[in-house]
Amino acid sequence: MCDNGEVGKQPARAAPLAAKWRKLAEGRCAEKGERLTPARLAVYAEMLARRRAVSAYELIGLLEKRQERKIAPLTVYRHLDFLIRTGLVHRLQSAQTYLPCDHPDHAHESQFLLCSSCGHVDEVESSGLEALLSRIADEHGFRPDNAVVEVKGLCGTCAVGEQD
Amino acid sequence: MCDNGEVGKQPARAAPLAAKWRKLAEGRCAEKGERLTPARLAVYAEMLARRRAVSAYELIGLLEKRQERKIAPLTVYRHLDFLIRTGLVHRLQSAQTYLPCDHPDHAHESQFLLCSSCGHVDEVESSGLEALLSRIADEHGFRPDNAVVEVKGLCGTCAVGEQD
DNA sequence: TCAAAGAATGTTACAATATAACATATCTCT
DNA sequence: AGAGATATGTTATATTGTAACATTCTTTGA
Repeated sequence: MCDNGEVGKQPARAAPLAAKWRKLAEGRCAEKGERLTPARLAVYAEMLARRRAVSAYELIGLLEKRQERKIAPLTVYRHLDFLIRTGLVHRLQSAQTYLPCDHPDHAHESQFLLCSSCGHVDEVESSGLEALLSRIADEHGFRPDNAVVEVKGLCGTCAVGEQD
Repeated sequence: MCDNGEVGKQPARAAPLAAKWRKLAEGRCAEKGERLTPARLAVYAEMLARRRAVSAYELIGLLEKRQERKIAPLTVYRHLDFLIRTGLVHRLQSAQTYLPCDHPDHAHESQFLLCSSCGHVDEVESSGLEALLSRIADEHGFRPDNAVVEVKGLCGTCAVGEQD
């Protein structure tokens, strides 16, 4: 009984990873012809254990603590590249942080609401917004590839405390 | 006759700055109670001389060449802060570059179309998009402050060469 | 089964982007 | 002129991200 529940073979110690997320990762890899290695899964699991935006170096620290060994930045950046390629993780451009995707069944792009007070990030989807962006691009003779939409402000909880 | 045309007193040598932009800068500073110093104006002029997105360090290089002296990064970052505060310059979050605002008479926020082939950035405005973003935020109980909208893709010119 | 090719990882060094801390200078207002 | 605020200078350092190359692992096909 030295198995920590839901995880299979992973390096040294890894954060527990719910079957839901593991299956999602497996599915995405199958689709894209990518390999789901233990090291990649460990990074993904670590991010899911937090469920908040983390910087790459913060993630390195978390993994080093968990695995009790040094990890080179490049290692984590490569795993992040993989996770972003497969759509499992998003990069928040305006904060230079990374966040596991919260829409397992999404085919669309995502938009983000970033709370500047508590740091919470809400991932939302709006097909209307995507359509409008597409139309705007078209009007300018521009062929869009992907869109970054990040709205900064106060989340509902933090906005309550403020006097407007 | 050692005056280089449109500029008044500015450090050593500065890029020429059309009256239009100088007036814009003066107006913005008056509105916001900011000071328009020669050093700040010189950075703004240098950016306008290019009219394209430049990285902070690229800008440092340009200024050093122009002024024939070393410039500390912090100096330029502070001037960029000022220019962004006053709305004269935008920061492109996804590219970590800076671009002079192309909409002198704007009260709205801006959105950007970034060509991944030639690097051209088109600054556009859509009140419809802003309204929609505002509505989306509202639906999530989120109080928006500002929105980053950056669409990556191919500009009209570059798209022509590509076979779809 | 084994070798070859491709993919992933490890290791070291370094590049690029941005800020901290503190001293000095300059401007504004009285 | 003096006080307070704003801007600039200087040095050092923090943070974020890559390059280059060796090694290991995985898949594939003879």
